[in-house]
Amino acid sequence: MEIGKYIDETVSTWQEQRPDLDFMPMGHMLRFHAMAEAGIAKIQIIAKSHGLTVGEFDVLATLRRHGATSTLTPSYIAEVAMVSPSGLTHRLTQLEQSGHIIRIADNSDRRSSLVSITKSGVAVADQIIEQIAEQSMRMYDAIPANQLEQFNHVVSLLSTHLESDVLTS
Amino acid sequence: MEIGKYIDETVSTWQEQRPDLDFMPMGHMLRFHAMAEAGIAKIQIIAKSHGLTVGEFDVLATLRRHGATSTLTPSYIAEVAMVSPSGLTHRLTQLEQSGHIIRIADNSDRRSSLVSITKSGVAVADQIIEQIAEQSMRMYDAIPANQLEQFNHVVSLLSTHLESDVLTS
DNA sequence: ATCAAACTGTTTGATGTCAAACTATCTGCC
DNA sequence: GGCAGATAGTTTGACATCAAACAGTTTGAT
Repeated sequence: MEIGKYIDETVSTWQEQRPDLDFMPMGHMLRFHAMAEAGIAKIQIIAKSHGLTVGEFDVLATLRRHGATSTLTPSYIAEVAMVSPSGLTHRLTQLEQSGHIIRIADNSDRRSSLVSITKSGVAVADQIIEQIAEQSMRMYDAIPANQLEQFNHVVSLLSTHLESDVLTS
Repeated sequence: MEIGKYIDETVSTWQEQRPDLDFMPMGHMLRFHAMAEAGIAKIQIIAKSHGLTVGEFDVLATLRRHGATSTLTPSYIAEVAMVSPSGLTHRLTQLEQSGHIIRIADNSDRRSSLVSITKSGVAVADQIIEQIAEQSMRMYDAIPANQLEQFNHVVSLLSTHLESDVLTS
């Protein structure tokens, strides 16, 4: 699979057809997208080998990184994992069936409930995040050490800028 | 929406829980993903204002950038647009109903067919790509001009590297 | 104290996608 | 020339997701 080649070709054919426009920034976005997709594809493989979808891992990871015995509400998880309430219900149901979380009734507010990560949930989340951290480190093999800091800086700039840009458009 | 804040928090809470791992590269990937998603969200808005989904635009754009009167086979479109045959069938059906493409029987191979972009298809694709090119240019507002070239270079390196990495894992 | 409005999580219905099965057609080998 | 296998596109079935409708609960204003 030569994704980079497809991107180059997309940009160059567009540039041919519409020489009045500049497709370089679009090319950058396409590359960001391709890189992110490639990363997700890897996470998908890792998660699948532990019986989880990426979405389910996302929820489990949210719980895990809040502590090895963390208990959160579905609302909070939905917010920080940026998933719809309905999507979250489904993920929680799956995770509960796998034994990685349990749902506990909240006696102080009976509309609400609490989601608690189990020992097996912690174990699986830890194994997966270890593999992800290890895999993603390899990304830096491509970047000369003396350019890493500046790259980091530019990515931060971009990400902040795009965020505000999204808001205002 | 402070996506960047969510990413910072994700990385820092993980770092707290697992100080033995390095989450910086994962943070970069999360940022790439967030930037790409933000870009797609914008394209979605633009495409929707012309009555298309992003996937439909993707197909229409593939036709358009091959020429204003281009005629391609579904197989070819599916390959370069990286969509499954079944997904493509659906998109083509939608685009045909909107009058942006027509399906023509291929007399030399009756299994196959040809997809041709119509005048309205060209018009819509051009309008959308103009808006995308204009919007994406704003991305560069965030990058100091003297750093743009090096950034470009690093992104190319990364994208090439990740591609080969995906292959070999 | 009551009741309207807000909130929490689930259910329902629709969408877009893919993998796999399927139909029709073509190609190449014998 | 005929048949096995490859190929092109569609159909089917499953899945993950979201928006909107929903039911139960809490809050706050009067």
